[in-house]
Amino acid sequence: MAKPPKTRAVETDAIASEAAAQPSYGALQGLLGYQLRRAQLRVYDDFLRTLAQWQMTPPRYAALEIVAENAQLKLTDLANMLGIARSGAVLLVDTLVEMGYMERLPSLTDKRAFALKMTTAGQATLKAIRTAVQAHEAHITAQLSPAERAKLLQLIERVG
Amino acid sequence: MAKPPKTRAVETDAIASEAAAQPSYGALQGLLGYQLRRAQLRVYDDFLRTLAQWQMTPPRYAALEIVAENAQLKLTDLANMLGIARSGAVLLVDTLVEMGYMERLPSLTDKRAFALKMTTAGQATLKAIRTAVQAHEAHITAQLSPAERAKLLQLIERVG
DNA sequence: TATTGTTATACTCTATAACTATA
DNA sequence: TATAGTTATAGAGTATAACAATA
Repeated sequence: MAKPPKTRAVETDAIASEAAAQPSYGALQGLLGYQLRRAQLRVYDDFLRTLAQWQMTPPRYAALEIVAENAQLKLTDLANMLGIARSGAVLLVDTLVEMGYMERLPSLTDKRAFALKMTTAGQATLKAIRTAVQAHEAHITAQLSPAERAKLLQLIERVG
Repeated sequence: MAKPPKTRAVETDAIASEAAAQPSYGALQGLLGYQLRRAQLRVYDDFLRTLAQWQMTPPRYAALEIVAENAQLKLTDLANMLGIARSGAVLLVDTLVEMGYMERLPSLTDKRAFALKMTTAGQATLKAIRTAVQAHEAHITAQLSPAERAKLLQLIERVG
């Protein structure tokens, strides 16, 4: 599908997995912020593993869904929806264009702007990616009942 | 307390906050991974804001709690408990030593290793920081009842 | 031989700021 | 004057890999 941007290889010296004798995390255990962060790292890892064959990362995937969902989206709109700076959105879109997922079409109403659009191939691949994302979601919620998953989703949206 | 390492200033061009006409996040809305990520960003922001006067970040705070909790902790143990590489732990400890929170004492049992220890001033400051962290927790859970907060914590730990 | 802390180096992500071409 | 996209640059975070001292 195109030039594969990097995701990172895991090698030798890296992260070990054993800890101290009887290590204690003290006050951290009961902190929502801390547990949220640890969970996010676990989830991120599983996402990368599950979607490795598409070189997909969470921000890339979010950008694809947003562009697929919103016709005539400007790059600045995408940046705002993702909560990142425009300069970052440029790089993200560059990558996704290189990968063949989307393209920059001239905006119908503003000669300064582009209208972001999924390519035909990108739309097709997104379908496969969505299946993988569902598998990913299944992995990370494997220890939760459907009701618990729904409850969790509802509670998380009220955090922050 | 010491040389203040950077956290970052927010200036002009940065992130805008408006979005497209009637923007849709499509499939993202229902994804636990996505909502977890968004929540984590909100929480991270509030943490930085609430603990700005101590130049504290979540990883720095986690390191402080872990060192305060575990006597004779080696740098390698800290790295493992934080889930980062040893080289990263060196930089983190460098920062916290510069800030006057902790010190590297010779290990009693291994001439290669250090025993990380909170300084007296560090211990005292950590108490104030803990109070601020509790305020931070209160902010981010303001829309949850105590029971809901407990439920959320319990569910999050089962994710991933 | 393996491990501890360190350093050198590199890569990702994201930011600020300045520029250009439009509006 | 303000906005859209871009580019240059920089900083934080974290990784791999190699090294000296010690186990």
